[in-house]
Amino acid sequence: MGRRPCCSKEGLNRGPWSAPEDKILVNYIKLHGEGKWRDLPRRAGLKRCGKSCRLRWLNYLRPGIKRGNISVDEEDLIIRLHKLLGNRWSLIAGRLPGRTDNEIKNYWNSHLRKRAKGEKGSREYSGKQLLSKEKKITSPPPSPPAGVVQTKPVRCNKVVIIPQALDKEHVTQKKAAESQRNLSCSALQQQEDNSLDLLLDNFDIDNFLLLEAPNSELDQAQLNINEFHENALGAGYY
DNA sequence: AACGGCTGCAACCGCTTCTCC
DNA sequence: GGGAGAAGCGGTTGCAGCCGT
Repeated sequence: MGRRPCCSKEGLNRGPWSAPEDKILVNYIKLHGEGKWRDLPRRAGLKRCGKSCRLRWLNYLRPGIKRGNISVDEEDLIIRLHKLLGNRWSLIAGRLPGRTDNEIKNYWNSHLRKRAKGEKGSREYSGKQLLSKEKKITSPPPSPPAGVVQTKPVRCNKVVIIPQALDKEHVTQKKAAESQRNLSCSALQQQEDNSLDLLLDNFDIDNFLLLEAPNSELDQAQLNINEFHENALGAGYY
C-alpha cells in the first residue's frame, strides 16, 4: 500500500520551536480548534510537520499543562501506575492532571527508572553508575515483572479503571473498551481532582487486576459496567 | 580554563489503531 | 468488509547544559 508521509520533509523547520511559531499555532487553534493536523501547518502558515504541531500543542501549548515540579504524591502515583500498567504513558498521564505522556515518560526514564530498579534489584547503583552500566552492558532485556502489562500488544483504550467494579474483578477488556469510550479521558480531566481523589481513595491500585475473563463471565461484566455507569453518572462524570 | 562524559528534556520516527467512506 | 487517511502512542534520538577531572 505504501504510507504517504505525513508531510513533505522539504523546506520544513525542525528542532526546537520558536516563540513566534508557538504563537501562530496557539492563535490558529484558538480560532479553528484542534484536529486536521496534517493540514494545519499549511493553513496556519507554519513550516512544520503536522505531527510536530500536534506534539507541540499537546505537550506544551495546551491550556492547563503543568511543567516540572512533579510532587512527591505525583511521583508515587506514577510509580504505582507504572507498576500496574507498564509503559502505558498516555494512560498514566490521564491519571495525572495537567501532565503529559511525554513528560511522564521522560521523568520516568530520567528519575524513577533508576529508583525502581534500585529497589528491585539485588545490587543498588548510584544514578551515574547505573546509567553507564546500562549503556555498556548488552545483556538481553530483563523479563517484565509479574503483573506488569506489556506495552505493545494492546491499545490503551482496551483498559479501564473502574473503581466500583474492582472488587468483583470481572471486567473483560472488550467490555471495558466500551465503557472507556463513554468515560473519555477528556471527561475524566474535567473532573481531574475528583477523579484522582476517587482513584486514590476507593481502591488499592496494587490489587487492581486486568482480567481476560471467559465468555461465561461476560454477563456479570456487563452488569458491573452498568453499575459503574450508574455510579459515574451519580458522581457527575458524564 | 578546557575537556569529556553524563543528564534531562524536547522533538522526531515509525508503528498501531481509529474513523470514515 | 476493506481500503485509505488521520490520529495516537511509545521508543528513540539529538543536543544544550551541567559536572567532575
